[in-house]
Amino acid sequence: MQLQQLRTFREVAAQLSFTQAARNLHYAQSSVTAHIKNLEESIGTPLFHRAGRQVSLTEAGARLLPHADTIIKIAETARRDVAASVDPGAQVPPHGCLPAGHHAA
Amino acid sequence: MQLQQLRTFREVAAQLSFTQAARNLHYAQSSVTAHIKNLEESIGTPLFHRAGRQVSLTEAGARLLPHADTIIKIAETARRDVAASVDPGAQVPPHGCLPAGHHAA
DNA sequence: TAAAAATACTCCATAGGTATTTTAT
DNA sequence: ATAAAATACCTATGGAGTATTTTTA
Repeated sequence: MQLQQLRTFREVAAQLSFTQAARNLHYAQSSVTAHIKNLEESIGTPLFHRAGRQVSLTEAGARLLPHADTIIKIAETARRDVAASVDPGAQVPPHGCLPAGHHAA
Repeated sequence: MQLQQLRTFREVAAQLSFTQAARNLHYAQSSVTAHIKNLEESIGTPLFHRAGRQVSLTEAGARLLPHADTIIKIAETARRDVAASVDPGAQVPPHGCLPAGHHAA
């Protein structure tokens, strides 16, 4: 399970289309297929039903989706939060548990 | 930023030792160094102070740590949750499609 | 037939390892 | 001298792309 795979999974679930997800994420369609395939293998169960061109979430996929969404959002938050410790001009709520002024050069 | 890097980061932060983290995670020491290096590059700032053999978190590292922990825990939860939909003990038909609107986020 | 997913394949970036060097204790 | 992190180097894996095939609406 990788963050990138989860992002792709979320987009496919949102679009219910591998091709459209690929366009939105600026991937080749086959790369999206590979992401989902690898994610399914790592998790051990299919995440989408592919009935021809009809794509829908399996129950496993539906269960995964909110978790994927949360993980991705936290990762984004983490990035911003960490950036705030480097970016002097950032308006971040002081999590104030650290001695200031320890920027590594 | 990758889940595996976050797991390594969390272990190094817990041990304050690259070598011990490598042992615990069954990695080579150089792989742990690489994980942290790549994570630092992807995030854009150092996560540890390396004063000789003395390892300590930077402020950025300290900010990242709780997020990393949460992300890893959710990923584990996601795995279990999805597995429950495959497990015969789950109250769901193995072949069943998911009825629309069935899932609560 | 058109549109979309899967597959085959190629290329190359990188993850992980071993061995070595550097550095501070 | 020792212990630990960094670095150099090598290899194998797999990630991403293009092109093609399969499938079905």
